[in-house]
Amino acid sequence: MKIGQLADKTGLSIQTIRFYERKALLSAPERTQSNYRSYSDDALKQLLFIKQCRALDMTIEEISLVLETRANPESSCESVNATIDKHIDDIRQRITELDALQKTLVSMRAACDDDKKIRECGVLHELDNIVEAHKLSKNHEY
Amino acid sequence: MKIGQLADKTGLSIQTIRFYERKALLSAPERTQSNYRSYSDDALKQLLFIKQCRALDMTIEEISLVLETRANPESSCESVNATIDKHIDDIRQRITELDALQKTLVSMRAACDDDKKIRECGVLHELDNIVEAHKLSKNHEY
DNA sequence: TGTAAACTCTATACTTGGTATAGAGTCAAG
DNA sequence: CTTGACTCTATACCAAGTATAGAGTTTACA
Repeated sequence: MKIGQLADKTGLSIQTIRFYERKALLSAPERTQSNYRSYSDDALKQLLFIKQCRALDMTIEEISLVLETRANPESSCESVNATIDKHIDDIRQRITELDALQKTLVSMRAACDDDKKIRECGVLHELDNIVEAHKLSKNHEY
Repeated sequence: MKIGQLADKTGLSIQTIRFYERKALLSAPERTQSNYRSYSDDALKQLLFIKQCRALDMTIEEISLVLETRANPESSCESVNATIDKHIDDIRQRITELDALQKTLVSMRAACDDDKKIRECGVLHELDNIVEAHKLSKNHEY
């Protein structure tokens, strides 16, 4: 199978497939006489696995670790589980951050309706307030 | 004020300040005879404003737009509000995505405890299942 | 006054996960 | 035999910085 077919079957772009090869997520395939990459079904499986991991927002490094561990069936899957645990925690943390951000933005946005002049814009005033607050605290310091 | 002091006062790194200058978020300051950047208090204010926007996860481009709009006090603040609205929506969407991801990961993780061999790892089996499902659907197609 | 530490300058490379391009070679159909 | 579709490598680009080298400047202290 040539790279274009593999791209069609996986839904990944040709460049992405070559990129994964450079990152050693996918081992370099055989080449035809004319130097075209020639893939087996194993490569397809591997790429789908990688795609699934990426859909879970795992980094290339995390995927690399999982693939490496997966390669020897007798080893413990502890590191795979640790990777997933850390990943879950990272996402939990990110959600918390974004929730807080969202609240701030929504309350900021509530301070302005649409047809004001810049001078009167509630949103900009909110942003400036924080700057002013900072300056005041700095004045205390100096 | 030299760049180091400005960095201290804003909590930004020197490189970041120079980076914002290159990106035209911060106008190029006066230079001393020895070519050192020399900043006014306005630059401090501007940087704090930018920092605040970044803390709200706004992109440089978004901040650029807001700063530009802010520069003429008689214009309408509609575009500022539109920027914030879109940003709020982006974040809402990202939170939704991450929530779904989180659920998938947690349920996947529940399929394995820590001291299994790779062969038996529930997490890896979950990941493979999705690959298998894909292959089956492909088999129908061809 | 000398010198060493601390500061600043520019330019460049690196990060992540790809995407996009140029310029060359290859293959299949008409 | 040529046109179009495909592939190859190498390189540059994106965001939002961070890190470095190598040079020049200023400040503190003896």
